[in-house]
Amino acid sequence: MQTTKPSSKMFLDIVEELKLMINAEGITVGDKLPSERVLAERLQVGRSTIREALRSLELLGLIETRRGEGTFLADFKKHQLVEVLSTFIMQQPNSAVDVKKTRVIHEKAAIEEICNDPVKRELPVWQSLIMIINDEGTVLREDIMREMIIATDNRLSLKIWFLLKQYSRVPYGEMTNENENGMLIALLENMISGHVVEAIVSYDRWIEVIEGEMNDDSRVV
Amino acid sequence: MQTTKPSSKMFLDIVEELKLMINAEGITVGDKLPSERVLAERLQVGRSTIREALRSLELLGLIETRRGEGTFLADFKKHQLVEVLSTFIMQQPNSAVDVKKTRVIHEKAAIEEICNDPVKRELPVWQSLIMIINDEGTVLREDIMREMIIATDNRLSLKIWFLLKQYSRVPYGEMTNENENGMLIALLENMISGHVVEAIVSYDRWIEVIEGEMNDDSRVV
DNA sequence: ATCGAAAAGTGGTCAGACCACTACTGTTTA
DNA sequence: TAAACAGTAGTGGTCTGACCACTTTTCGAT
Repeated sequence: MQTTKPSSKMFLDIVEELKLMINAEGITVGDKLPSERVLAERLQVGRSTIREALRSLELLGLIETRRGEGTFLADFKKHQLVEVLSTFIMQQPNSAVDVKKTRVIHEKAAIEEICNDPVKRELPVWQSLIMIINDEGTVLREDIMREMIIATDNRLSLKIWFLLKQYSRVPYGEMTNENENGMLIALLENMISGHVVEAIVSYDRWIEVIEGEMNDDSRVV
Repeated sequence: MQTTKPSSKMFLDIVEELKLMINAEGITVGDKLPSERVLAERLQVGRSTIREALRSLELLGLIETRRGEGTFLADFKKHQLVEVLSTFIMQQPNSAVDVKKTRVIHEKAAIEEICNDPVKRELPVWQSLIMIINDEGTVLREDIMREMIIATDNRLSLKIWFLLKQYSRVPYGEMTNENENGMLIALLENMISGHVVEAIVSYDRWIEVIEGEMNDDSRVV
């Protein structure tokens, strides 16, 4: 049974065994894994060792445990890759600048992808956003960017962006004001028209404005 | 002591407590953490619960344990995290696509940033790469992209890219062959000259080629 | 002062015992 | 017959105490 030589870290071997078992038995997303006691019996180790391996995988979001029910292979949507990254990446010096740059990378990439894809350009959500801005005079800032990232249909990028947004000092949680609405309309319309360069320019202007505003605020504080 | 309400997942609370403790006591990379028995005493939980939390952090590469010595805050150069996650994540149909798209986003962003920054364009590393390709006829694929990301001076993007690279099926771990060297030279020279569009085109061609080659390989297998 | 053996400290693992919760099963009841 | 109920088996969650293997420290003999 023991195909892999036991290392000094038994629980790591268990993780490997579990991966093999999942593949061998065709366990897929949502399926139930054998119970801890069964696994301990089958792999000939103590239950606590099994638990250490399972808890590791749970922290990564690879499995999901429900008391009284069992342990289940988790859906990718629940994978904690990004969250995990954040815990040990974010609190480094210089990270504020990096976080902003990286957030912008993802936002611009979304804008460009939409501009270059007729189908995504014609999504009704853009017209809706324009109407909301015109009718109500304001909209939640982050709603706009989020819709753009969502439109790219890239869950991973969305997750990364969401996390970066939280760590950013950018005031996305606020409503837009008169000054920026024009730029946003320009951004949206350029995007709808597929004018990449102009859309990016509008975006840059908008970011510049709301970050300038943020700096004014922080000066007061 | 218990500032956070106990959830149904005690070991997750312990992970949080540990993070707080690490920050509060100024424990930095390489420092020793309190022993498992001390932690159990201090947090008023069983040692097995402490261990489940520690094992989770160990699987992430956040801590390092040495039998007989203790538990230490690790430098996260250990990305065993990736090996674990990748096998689980890659089973999901769409995630592979997302990973690739996101990796490309970061790579193109790096190319564009270098193109638009005279200082970064004139870094000696690009000439070195061109010389290596010309003289030795080959170079490690990932070296090129890594140097580009490094040049952007964005550690966060570099870390994300590094992880994505390992998740990707792109054969970056191999040496370049005759076919692609021309495209790489074109990419580098366009970049040095600041020709954004042309550089991106060269990049797209290169990626297309090495991914095509990869598909051929898998067909053989 | 040096060397070496004993002791203390630490992570690694196991077994067994409860607890809290869920799901199943069989009986009772309307 | 069908619904409601209670009991039971199964599951994850946690704790305790006991070893083991290993490293560091301590301290006595030389």
